[in-house]
Amino acid sequence: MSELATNNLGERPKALLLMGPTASGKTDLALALAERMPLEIISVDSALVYRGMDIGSAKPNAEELAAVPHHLIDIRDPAEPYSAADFVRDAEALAADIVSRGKLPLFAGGTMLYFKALLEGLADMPPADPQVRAQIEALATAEGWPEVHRQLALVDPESAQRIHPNHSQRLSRALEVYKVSGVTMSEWRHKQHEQGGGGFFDRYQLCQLAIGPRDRSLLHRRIEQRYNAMIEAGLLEEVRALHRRGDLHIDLPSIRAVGYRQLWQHLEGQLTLTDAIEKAIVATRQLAKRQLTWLRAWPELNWIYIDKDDGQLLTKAEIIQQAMGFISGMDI
RNA sequence: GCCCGGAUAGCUCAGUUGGUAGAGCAGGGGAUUGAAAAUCCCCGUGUCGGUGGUUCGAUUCCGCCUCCGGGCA
Repeated sequence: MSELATNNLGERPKALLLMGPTASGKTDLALALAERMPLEIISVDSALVYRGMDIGSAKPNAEELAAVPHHLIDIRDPAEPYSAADFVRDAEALAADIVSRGKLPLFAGGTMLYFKALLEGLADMPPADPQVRAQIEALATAEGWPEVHRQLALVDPESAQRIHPNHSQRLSRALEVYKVSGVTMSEWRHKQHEQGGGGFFDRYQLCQLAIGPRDRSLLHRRIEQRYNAMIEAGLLEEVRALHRRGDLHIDLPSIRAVGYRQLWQHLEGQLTLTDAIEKAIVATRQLAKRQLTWLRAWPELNWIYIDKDDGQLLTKAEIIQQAMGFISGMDI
């Protein structure tokens, strides 16, 4: 292996990205790569940030976390929000630090909006404003989301055209940005693009890896097995501990996470345990589907398929070999 | 054994006063700029259990059969 040429002036620092749907084997591959290269792992996962949410988020275990430096895991209490903008800020700082220490950052995870924000940058818009958000929510409750859409169209027709009249979250955010800053979301975005994006893509030499099966049903089987294993490993107790705190609720991003939300509803008496487990598995399949939608349109991806045409699974060694093949192309 | 009720999409069911059928869920496709494991949009042909009969025409009405519930013996 040649030395890391990261600090040379005139040459971009290198970074690895490893993405894939849930239950595709990202964690195992990331750890295996870390045995072969001097790298540190930056988690790209909106659920792994929360402390006390270990089993259901498929967080790497203590030994795995100890074996390789990991970042952006257990950095928030479940009551605290974390956002794509928080992630980009944290990830930028971490990557710069890792590079300055002569190591290679490996971004690994399944939160595709975070990857996109990292690569392309975010506009310099104001952060969420709970009061304005509550105002808009009240308007929507009284008049319906299409009315919010109509109001947005008056001030920011461009955003209104991009956003469906029923799409509460994006509508709310677009109107919020205008109310808070007096500048429309589309203006913020135009400004960002005039200034050249600002993302990782233009400043780092990247190798983007994706891992997953050709055959979706394989992923479905793994998701079901894994969730049942989580239940056996005590996931219900983990959720019960969160529920007992008394300050957490179903509207928090943490508690809404797949596999947690359904058990939460069971603890609130809204679902039987059997139904909650079934719904959690379904929600996880749907998450995987959405992740694959991102990946299908993703530019510059090196795909590692974990199953062959005949359905045979690749061995761990074969997966690592393929990944190393792609990585060697960037001359590390 | 007898009586009653079912049998329609992968699942739960609606419906057709006789002109071959549609919801929810599942599943599939798409979107995605401070909630993203979130949120939103689009996609519904299936021997209408089998078989005979009535009818121009039966998934629908009638007979028989099979299976599944429930009840009575």
